[in-house]
Amino acid sequence: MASIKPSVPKGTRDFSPAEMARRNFIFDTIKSVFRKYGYQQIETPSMENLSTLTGKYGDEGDKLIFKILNSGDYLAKVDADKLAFKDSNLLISEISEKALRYDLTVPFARYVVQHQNEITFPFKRFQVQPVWRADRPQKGRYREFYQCDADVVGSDSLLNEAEFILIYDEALSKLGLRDFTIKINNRKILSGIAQVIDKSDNIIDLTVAIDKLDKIGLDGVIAELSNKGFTIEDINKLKPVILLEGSNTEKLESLRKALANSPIGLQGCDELETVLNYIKATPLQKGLLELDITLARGLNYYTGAIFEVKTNEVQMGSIGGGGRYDDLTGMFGLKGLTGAGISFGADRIYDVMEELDLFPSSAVQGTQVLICCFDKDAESYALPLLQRLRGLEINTELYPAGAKIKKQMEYANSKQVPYTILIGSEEMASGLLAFKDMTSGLQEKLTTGQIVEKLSK
RNA sequence: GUAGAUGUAGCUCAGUUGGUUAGAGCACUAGAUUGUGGUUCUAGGGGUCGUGGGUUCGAGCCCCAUCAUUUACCCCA
Repeated sequence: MASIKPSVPKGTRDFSPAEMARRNFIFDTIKSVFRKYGYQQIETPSMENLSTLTGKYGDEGDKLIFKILNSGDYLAKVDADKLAFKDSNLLISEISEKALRYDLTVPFARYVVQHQNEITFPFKRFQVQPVWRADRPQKGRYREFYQCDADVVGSDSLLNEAEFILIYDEALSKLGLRDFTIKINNRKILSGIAQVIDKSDNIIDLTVAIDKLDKIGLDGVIAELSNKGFTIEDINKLKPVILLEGSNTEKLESLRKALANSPIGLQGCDELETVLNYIKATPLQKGLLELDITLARGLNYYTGAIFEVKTNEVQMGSIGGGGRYDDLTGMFGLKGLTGAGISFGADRIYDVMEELDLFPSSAVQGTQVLICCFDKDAESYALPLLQRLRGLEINTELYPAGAKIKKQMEYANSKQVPYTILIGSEEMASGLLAFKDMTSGLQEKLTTGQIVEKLSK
């Protein structure tokens, strides 16, 4: 029989026990911080109606949505003329009505609208689930990856924004990251800048271009802007704003001057200042808070504050992002409900921690004791001890009798079990069991009581 | 969608201007050790050199195609 070469789809991965232990360490840390700030967990389905997702992420984003083919003979119902065109875009709505979720924010907005009568506002929820993007994989970019989102809807207070900064700082510091920057900006400031140079229609091109400043440099940005139809005068007006230097307050001051003729821009400055003032009262642990005017973020639905987190210790794209969206639920028929949220990119955080060797050994909680038996009698003899240790919350295994002791010890060794207990006829006769410390190799004869005492320390 | 790089043992990789039977380390199996892992020593299994075609007396190596993986761009966590 021909066998197929085992493999997983591009951009997806298996997770081994060791990897899962470390991944859970990340998830548990982030979840505990979310809970501490009053967020409650929900889950939504892996797939959504395609119509729920399309149009929320911009043209580029829509292309990256994984569509699910309809069941059955999905081509049979399609109009023959449409089929003849061979235009996939035309056909998609006919042959696919479901898609894998692209992020957690849009499904959450759908959830809020659908369950509005059961929800008490402000509603603070967190969600840790995989999302899928039909992207071309590369370093730090997968087609299936986990996001850890915390969002609040029904509160326009800027205290929420300030708390998001604290959550980022606390969670990432707890994970052991030592040097990371939480960048903050405000879409209203970007709108203001566009307004000042009278290019409000081109705000997307504008933001996409200046977002690349640290990657392609000033000249690159200028080249891209002129490509998109911005004049020399426009660019000259933009330059001082893009190249703002100094502390956050200094930048804010200069911005106020530059945006003096834009009410919306000034409002963005006010919002930012409020958030910064909140944070002044509570110093951050390891994070640096930086007002970054070039921060744009691709998602279309942001309207107020926007966040992005970057580690400064290794080369990696952003490890988190978020912002305020004033009308995401409006698309599902619930107007006037503002929301704001952040996301942690767990897989990228994993890659960063792996590269920096930041996982504590305690992240792996495997078997602590393996009981090895020489024969069936010893196996029965061991059962009460086995359950006694488990009752003390000590992870304990009993190797089924029959295998050579050598085999059993090898098993313990490869699983890095720190202690083994050996039971044979000698031990059963004396009541003194062979208790072995696998790290030092030392072995002593102890009663079950002594063993329990030693292990429950 | 655009451009580059790489495909040789389960894994990481050597393999000379094309020349006998394609190697190493790790991993695996067995033994040295009939009541003991990790260290050491010995032996062993495992390869249609991604696939298809071409050049040649002869191809892992050169040429073409194709598939896969990967990096960068676009965009994004």
